[in-house]
Amino acid sequence: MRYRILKEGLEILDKSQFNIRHILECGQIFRYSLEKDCCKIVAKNLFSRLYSYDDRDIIISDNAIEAEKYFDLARDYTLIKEHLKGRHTLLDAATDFGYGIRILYQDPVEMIISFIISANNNIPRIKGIIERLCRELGKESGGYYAFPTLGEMSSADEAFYKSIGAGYRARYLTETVKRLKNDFDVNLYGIPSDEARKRLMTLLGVGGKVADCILLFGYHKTDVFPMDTWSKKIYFDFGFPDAPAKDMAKRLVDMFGDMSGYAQQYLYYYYRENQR
DNA sequence: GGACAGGTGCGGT
DNA sequence: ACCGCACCTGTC
Repeated sequence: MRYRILKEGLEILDKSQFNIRHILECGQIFRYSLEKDCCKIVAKNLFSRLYSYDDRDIIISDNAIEAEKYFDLARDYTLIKEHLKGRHTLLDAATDFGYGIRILYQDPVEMIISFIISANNNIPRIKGIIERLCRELGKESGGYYAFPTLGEMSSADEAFYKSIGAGYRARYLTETVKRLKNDFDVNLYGIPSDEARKRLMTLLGVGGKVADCILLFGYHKTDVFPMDTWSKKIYFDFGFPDAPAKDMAKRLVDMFGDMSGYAQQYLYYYYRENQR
């Protein structure tokens, strides 16, 4: 993909594989604001502002090199879309619709916490809970709050997580923060997805779907297909019979292999935006 | 007022 | 292993 590193950020010169609306609204991220002229994104301790023009996008960030990695700019998404083309009319429509999707390199701990909060929940509320979490525990970093560190999160008790609106997930959060701080190694980058999923699922509040989201968004493991309510509609529209979510995911991963995560993102975005 | 939200844990078979 | 159900909470 064509882009340039600038002093204060990045210049994206290929609108065909970078669309900030697609990237932000395909369900991978919660900490952003999307306005007409400017988008703001917070990732761990990286803050980016993004301006879209007819022929280019400009990313303003305090760390251009980190932003380059974060937005996965080195990857050619035209190859991914080509690879997924011609398999199913729904997927063809989905890749056309969400042509500018990119899967971000997000922080594993932030993903674990965020997706525990996401379970059986809706997006506006998830965003609110996470923002309050960051505001209360995260470091004020000049205009935004960083995602809290494990140390910061472990200083809070279950009552705190209830107070920010986490509901029954408060217990999951306190327990999981404890695990992450004490006996859980979050370095799963070199571990195969199956084994990594098993380990993640030993965390309280992490089931199959949440584990797959963590693997995809936190570790960029693309041989997973997170089965949420939309993905289940997708599965049925592919003509498959009802089955446990675990089996649905397996079937789709058998179908798409290493491209599963990408396929899921295009389809999820297409379905949700069109309320199919 | 019940169903629904980017499901999961838990107890009973 | 495989169901079935309860669950915080805001919104439609």
